[in-house]
Amino acid sequence: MIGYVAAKQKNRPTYAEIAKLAGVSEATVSRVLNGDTKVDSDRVAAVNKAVDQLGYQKNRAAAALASGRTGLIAVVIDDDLSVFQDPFWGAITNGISKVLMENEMQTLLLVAPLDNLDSPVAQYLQRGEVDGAIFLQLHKDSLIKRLAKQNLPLVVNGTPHTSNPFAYVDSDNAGGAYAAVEHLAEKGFKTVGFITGDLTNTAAEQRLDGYLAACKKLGLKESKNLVANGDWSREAGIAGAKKLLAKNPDLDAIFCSNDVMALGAIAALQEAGKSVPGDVAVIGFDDSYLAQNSHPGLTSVRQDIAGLGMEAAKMILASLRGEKVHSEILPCELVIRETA
Amino acid sequence: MIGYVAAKQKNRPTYAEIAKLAGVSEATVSRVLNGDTKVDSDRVAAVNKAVDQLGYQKNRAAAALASGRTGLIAVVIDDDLSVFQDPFWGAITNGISKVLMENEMQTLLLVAPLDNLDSPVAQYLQRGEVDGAIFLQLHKDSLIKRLAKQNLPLVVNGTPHTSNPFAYVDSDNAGGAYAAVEHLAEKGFKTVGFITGDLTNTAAEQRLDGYLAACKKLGLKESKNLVANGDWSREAGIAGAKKLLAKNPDLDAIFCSNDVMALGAIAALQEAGKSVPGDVAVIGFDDSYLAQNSHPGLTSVRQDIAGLGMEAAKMILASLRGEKVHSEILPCELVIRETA
DNA sequence: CGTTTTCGTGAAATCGCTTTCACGAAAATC
DNA sequence: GATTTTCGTGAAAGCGATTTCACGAAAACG
Repeated sequence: MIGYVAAKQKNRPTYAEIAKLAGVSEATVSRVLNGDTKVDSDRVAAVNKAVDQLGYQKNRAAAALASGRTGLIAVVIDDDLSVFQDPFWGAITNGISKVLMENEMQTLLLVAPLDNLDSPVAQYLQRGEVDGAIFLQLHKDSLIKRLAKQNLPLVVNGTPHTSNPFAYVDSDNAGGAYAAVEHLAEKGFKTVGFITGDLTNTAAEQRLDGYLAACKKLGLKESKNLVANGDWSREAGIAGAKKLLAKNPDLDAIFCSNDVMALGAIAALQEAGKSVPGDVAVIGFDDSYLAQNSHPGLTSVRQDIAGLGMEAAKMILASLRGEKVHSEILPCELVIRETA
Repeated sequence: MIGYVAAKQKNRPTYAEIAKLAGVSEATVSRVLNGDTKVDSDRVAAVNKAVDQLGYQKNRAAAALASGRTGLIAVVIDDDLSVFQDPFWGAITNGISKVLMENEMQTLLLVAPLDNLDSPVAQYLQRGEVDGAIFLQLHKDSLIKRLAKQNLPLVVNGTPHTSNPFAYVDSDNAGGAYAAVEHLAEKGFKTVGFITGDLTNTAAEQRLDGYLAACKKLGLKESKNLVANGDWSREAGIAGAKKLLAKNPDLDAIFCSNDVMALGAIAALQEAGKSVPGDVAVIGFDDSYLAQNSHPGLTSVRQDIAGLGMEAAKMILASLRGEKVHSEILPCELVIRETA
């Protein structure tokens, strides 16, 4: 897409006009507009006045060319399949965008397959066309590692498997799971089953850890039979609930790694003649639209998704300022509805 | 956020090097790289070879400054409240991004309140920092009208209330509604109730129109008592179903303007001792996660959301090329599950 | 065959901002 | 009071493309 003609802009003011009107040099205009402290306060005032008067707005392309800073932060989303169907991506991107915009930075959306280290997106990032990048997925992290080595400020969403040279943001999955089980314990449930997510995923791992820790700490029944392996799907929820029921006659609650599985589990329980929460309580994870609109209302663990985005953006900004950034773990909150 | 230092880039090749290596002028390099046809084929080959050899990648900031084209298309989302919680935004943005990227354009995300005509976002758009904009909401269209007057290429998502100077993309809401009612008619249902969305919204209007047209054309019962006014919420679905039941003893199906209300209606029907679809069939609209994960599976009208995004992007590109673009209406598809 | 068009090409001017550098004045040092 | 530092400032040189303009060669014309 090249060769089109840009809509002509009315002749917008430039530094030249501001400089003339304020009676200073263009260099000083630049200093004032970029917050350089070493400018006489009278001159600062004069420049600001001229800027207001002329309704000046900086030309970002020119600034980018001269400074090498684009003012752009890429939000990179690996476009394998259902990406972006999930409201998670929208919510986190929203959080990112909000913080960046407040800081005069812009959000560039990069949705593309990242499998290839030499894909257009990969090249683009390496080329310095953005000042930093936030990765919303990190299946393949070879690209990320490479970019990190090139000193491109980077933040990743989700805990990586191994220690890594980049900072990340994540929800306190273990803590959220713990809180869910704790709620069940407080309500008097003794035999709490758990349906895992896809355990190759660190979030699924952490939720399992939280569940196990809670059972131990709170004196609930502990048993391998109380854990069913799932993969986030409704079918896994159904199968998991059936298995848990079969192996644990005294089962009185099921905690699922996400809402979809929880709804599947509820369906299976009802199919088996169990009432929810009368016979078996159920808790999900994510507090998605599904949980909010299910009937009976699904108790679920809510992540602060927009918060993750905002933190990620703040970390990028700090990184740009040259500060050392450390990873952030955000707390989850249990949203209590009818199923537990 | 100003004053940070950009990660220094290894000295990337420029036109100067390409020109030297290819034995042509920089002007010719530019011509070749921008697809100017009037260049000797030998020279074109020489330039391309040099480009490959040097691994040249264009500096977008420099190009933007010189040409006045930024290569950026803004996706503008009015950030009032729950925006972006809805997977709709993610899906449509994904579609936009895909098409733009294929055309070497980039997607700039602008999430901000648009109430104020002089808000930063509004100014930004007027300033020519993007080559075009796609609006995903158009409550207040005074801004859009103003931008259109300034010849900023523009596409809007959703049918506007009045005729407008800009092109839009939308789903065939009326057609989708018609198809749903037609399906009910084919299955032998005679008395089909309808729960509207918020009728200040054109999509809600069009769905109602489709329902009414289908009832008339297909010989189904027509009555004011068969239409309940809703507002997209679960509560509206519940209230609507109760009202329809009360006023129509022979009611055998309910078509709802969205899935959330459909699920509410189902809950109300079951509460009233009616089985779904045994006693009353139900169809929703959107084919959302809710429909896909509900139990029993909710029959629903699916919009091609990513398609809307792709069309919008194509229209912007056409507009950039100077072509006259016309609005696009995309067909909907009925996804049949268990409730009808 | 002389004259006018058309074509492809390169030199050079921009685009608007940032940043280095040098310089004089003021402040700090001894 | 002489000398060294520090400060604020403006001139000017980029940043890396695009685009106008003029020019010679080739093609078309009469």
